[in-house]
Amino acid sequence: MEKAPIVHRTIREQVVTHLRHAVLSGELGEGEALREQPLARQFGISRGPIRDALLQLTQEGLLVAEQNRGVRVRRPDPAIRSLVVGLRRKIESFALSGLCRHGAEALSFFAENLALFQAACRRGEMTEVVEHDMAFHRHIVENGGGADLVAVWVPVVTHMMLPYSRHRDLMDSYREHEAVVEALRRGDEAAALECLLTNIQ
Amino acid sequence: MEKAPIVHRTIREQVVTHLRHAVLSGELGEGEALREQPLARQFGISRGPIRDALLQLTQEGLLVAEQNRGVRVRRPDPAIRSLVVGLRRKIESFALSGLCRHGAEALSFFAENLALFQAACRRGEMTEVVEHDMAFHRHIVENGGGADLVAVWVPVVTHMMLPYSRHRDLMDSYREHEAVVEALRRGDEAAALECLLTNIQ
DNA sequence: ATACCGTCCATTGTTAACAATCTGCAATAT
DNA sequence: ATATTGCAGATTGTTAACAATGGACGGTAT
Repeated sequence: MEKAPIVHRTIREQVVTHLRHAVLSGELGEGEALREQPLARQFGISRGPIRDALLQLTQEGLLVAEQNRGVRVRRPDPAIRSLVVGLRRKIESFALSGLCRHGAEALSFFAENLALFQAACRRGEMTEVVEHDMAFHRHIVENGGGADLVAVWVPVVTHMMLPYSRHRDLMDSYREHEAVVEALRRGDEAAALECLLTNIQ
Repeated sequence: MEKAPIVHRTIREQVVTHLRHAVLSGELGEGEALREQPLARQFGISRGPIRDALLQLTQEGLLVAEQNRGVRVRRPDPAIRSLVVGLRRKIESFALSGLCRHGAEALSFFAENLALFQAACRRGEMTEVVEHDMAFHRHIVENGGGADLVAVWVPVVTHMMLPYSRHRDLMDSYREHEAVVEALRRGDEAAALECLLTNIQ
């Protein structure tokens, strides 16, 4: 009945998460080109799943594609940042309230996630930091709002996360997550919401 | 210098827009399955571009994919509708304000779009109605907010348009668009915004 | 020297064959 | 009768070859 912990079932998904973390962690800089054949060789697979992954990440807003010219890492438009922050706050606020109503069993996930997040921060592993940071928020949206809400949330959070590396101190973000979970444990929804909004800016 | 009027450069794009209009116009009902091989035969092409198109539409939130089971038309979650309406209003309000500041030459597009919209309404051609309705809003978002804003807007508007056919009277929507353009012609931004918000609900 | 034109090369777009996976049904054992 | 197991068909996932496109480079005419 429980959804299995098998994370990646297809090659495309593996490539997608690998590339997403590579971009968000800053390994690939803004405007950098991603070519299919080299990536295929690098992963030891054919161009098919690579194409699928690049198309998916393009739809997520992480990459931009030009006709017959390949894809590049998107350069986020600073002019819409404050609008996007507002959208993300609305979405995650809605989801958090839903989570409090019918998703109390999520606390065990958060406990494990926080531990992994903290460990990754300490080791300075940006790839993992990004992974656990996004997993935290994704869990709220998915369990509090459902699959449809995730679909509208993804491009929003992607746009915000693009310049992740120069956000601010990593430990700050960890402590903000911790405060959210702490408030949820007490059942204090209002406090949890406040802490979450502090984290989203 | 002007972007060419060649609308579809790749087969994938042609399939994407064809399927999108087919779904939004109600030709394909909620939950209906879309299989690759039959679609490929129907379009007279191979499965490759079909796969690409289905993946793209899945990322847009129009379809849902199950592992090795194909894709189906998404059944939108009514629980998040009011939230999504709010998000779309925020996005298009922002874009409309941007359009008023530096996109006054858009009026010629709107004039042609309104004419096509009205004609499609009169003929009752749902596919075209959907096409021109979306083109109207997309033009606002694209020219007022830019490509990055379009990326976050697409899943939002997709979620709202899914049950398009049972929205309301077609001519109502046309008249609301007309009122927006009328206000823009007068340079009355506040009135245009009010009319636009009336159209988004 | 400069503008134009054609060839070449790198890269993406498309195709068709092959492999892996899932569903439904029927045969079998308990 | 019911549960289980294995086969068959349908469907998606992956691969590799082929086609088409766009940009760079160099030659040629003015």
